[in-house]
Amino acid sequence: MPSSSSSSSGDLLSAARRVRTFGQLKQLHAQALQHAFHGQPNQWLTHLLAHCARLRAPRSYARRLFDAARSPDARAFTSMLRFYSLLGARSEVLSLVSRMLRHGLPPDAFVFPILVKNSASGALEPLHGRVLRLGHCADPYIRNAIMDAYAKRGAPANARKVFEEAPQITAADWNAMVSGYWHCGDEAEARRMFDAMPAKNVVSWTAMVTGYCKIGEPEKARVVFDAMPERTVVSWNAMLSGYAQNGLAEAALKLFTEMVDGEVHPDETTWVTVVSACSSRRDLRMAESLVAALEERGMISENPFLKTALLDMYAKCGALCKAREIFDAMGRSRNSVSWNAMISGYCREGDLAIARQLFDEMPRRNVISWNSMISGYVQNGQWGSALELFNAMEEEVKPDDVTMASVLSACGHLGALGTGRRAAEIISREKIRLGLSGHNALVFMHSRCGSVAEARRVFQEMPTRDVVSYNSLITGLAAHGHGGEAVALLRRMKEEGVDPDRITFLGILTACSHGGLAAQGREVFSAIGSPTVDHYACMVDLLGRAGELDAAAKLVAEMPVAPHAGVYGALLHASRIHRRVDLGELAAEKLFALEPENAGNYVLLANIYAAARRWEDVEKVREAMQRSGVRKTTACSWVELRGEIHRFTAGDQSHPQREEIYRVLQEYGEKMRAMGYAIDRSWSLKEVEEEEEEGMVGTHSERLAVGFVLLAGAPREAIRVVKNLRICGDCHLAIKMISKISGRDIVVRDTNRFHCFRDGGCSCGDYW
DNA sequence: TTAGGGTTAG
Repeated sequence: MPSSSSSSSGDLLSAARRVRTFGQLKQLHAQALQHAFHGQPNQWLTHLLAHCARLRAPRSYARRLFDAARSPDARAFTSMLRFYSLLGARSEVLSLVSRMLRHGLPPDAFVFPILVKNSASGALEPLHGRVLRLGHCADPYIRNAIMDAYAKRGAPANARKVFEEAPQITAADWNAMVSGYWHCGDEAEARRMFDAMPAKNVVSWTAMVTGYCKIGEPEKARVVFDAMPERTVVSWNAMLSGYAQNGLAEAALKLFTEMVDGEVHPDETTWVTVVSACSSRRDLRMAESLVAALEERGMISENPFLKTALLDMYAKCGALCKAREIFDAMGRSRNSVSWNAMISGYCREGDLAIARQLFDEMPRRNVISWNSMISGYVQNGQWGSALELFNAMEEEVKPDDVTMASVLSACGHLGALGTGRRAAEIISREKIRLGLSGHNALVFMHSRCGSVAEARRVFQEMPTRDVVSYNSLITGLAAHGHGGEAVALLRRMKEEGVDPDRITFLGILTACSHGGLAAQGREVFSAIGSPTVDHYACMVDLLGRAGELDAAAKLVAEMPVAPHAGVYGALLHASRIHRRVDLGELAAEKLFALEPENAGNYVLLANIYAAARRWEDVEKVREAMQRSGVRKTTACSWVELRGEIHRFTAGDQSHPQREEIYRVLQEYGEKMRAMGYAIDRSWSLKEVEEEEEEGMVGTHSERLAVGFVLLAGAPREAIRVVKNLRICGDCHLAIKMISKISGRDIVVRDTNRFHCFRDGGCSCGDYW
């Protein structure tokens, strides 16, 4: 730390070398200013500037120093160039080099490497030619920069040529080639180069460790690591981060212990890796002890990497306040990674409003910022918001595979097939390579939207499949009546060595239940090791639908786990279908206690009594419902039309197109009545309004949605030719016709079911 | 001042 009593220029200059933070640099600057720079302003400014890159000073500060120098010399230019190069500010680098030339300062051995690194891809070869003409290829710094640039731009052959034409080959040249080949993903050539090296040094070995980790082969990296004749802290760090990046956090932590036991001193990079490996454990106590260890060693520094890793660790352990403290204290050393870590922390905790506020305030957003926010919405069930944000994203950043996985998931949850298909188009147009989770999301989207054939096709074409892939397809098959195929898929996944999990069995049981496969369902159920309460609920549903109500009731009575509302709900539904008042009463009684706020249970029981013509009991249930103050929850429907999602709410009297919608509905309803169908009251605005005056929910969300679709372009003529009006109910039929005639896919989703209409066909499914 | 290591999204 510079002391204020220092007065001589030499003292202050040597103090600059010890400066560790930007704050200290500014302090030194102020002191020097007090002494009028000891009469040597240029020397001072250049000296201060030289430290800006290392201390990550703000761009404006560095620029001010540079501009204040009366006639910047080569050293000032080089410092400024190095600063811009570190920021990745390529155009500033290039314009500064032009300015140097105008000042009569041609690029030298310091400037050429920076220029090479920042040159545009087309400019590299001419630049290389110039370097050759000037004889600079004898300079190892320049030569290495050129080799590195060629390799990084995917031209390892050019790098090889430079290597072979070098007047004398140093270890650095060999190493540049080894890492160059790794950079191009050429394992074989990197290995050949490494084996051919006359004198390998620790850098060569470390490059091999890193290379194997980068291609996802940490085991091979470990073999190299174990064979190393000597290791530096960088070698350890390479192996540690290799484990961490391949998801082997435990192996990383174990290696860290070995490292400390072997008395290798961890540096800041080590700590960054270890802290991030700890984050994945979500273990706050361990996080705290790690911070204590850091404090004990005096390692809590201003290093933004370490700060961000700590921030992320706290955020992942659920200690958002601590994370925010670090974030706020970081001030201007915050970078996009810290912002992103903070945003995803809030998303993880469901604080979407704060996350969004940060997202909107963030100075420079990258694709990860967008992905964090979009997936935050998806994970919290705000699928519409996720799609809205995705639409806004396209103007700023290109989406990648992670983006598309979230978007497809949102489309699946919403039943938005059209949007999902457009997402699939974007993937192929932009040549986005989907990973496993992206493919899974695509299968999920098609499954949930009822396009089973496409779900099947994507599933077949996937390079690898995991339990999630199978579950997505099985669930889709289950919901759309392909029970037998779902059961066959269970066999296939076992053959492929993928273990089914509880979701798989839920899907299979649902498939059997919906597909009337009671015997197979029983067989599968008995094969589940320890069925959860959800599996029991499915099984009760299966038996109930199959009419085996006594077996269902027996299963409930003998369950080893406490039944939840889903179990009794299944029993109640079955009792309604098969008119079993006794079991219905039993199930309803339990349900009234388990979920007193659920109006549906009262309604079902009332219907069971009504079917048995026990009107007094019906009345009693209605009274009980009123006494307990239960109200039916507000139903919602979504319609996707021409790529837009339109949402409708039951009881919504303020829809802007309400009158027009009901005009169309009434027209349609009258035609249906004329054809002999019993259309209920809610097709005419007058009658809906009467119901609403009596305090009833007259406006049905699904009916509004249908009217909206009709209004949007139903060909009236089609309505008359429809014969079979009762397949799926009045509303379904209306939309089926529109879908058939217009060739459009239309998805209607209400709070309990989704309905997917394609080419005059319709698939319906419960969602869970 | 060149060759090897670091934080964020699913």
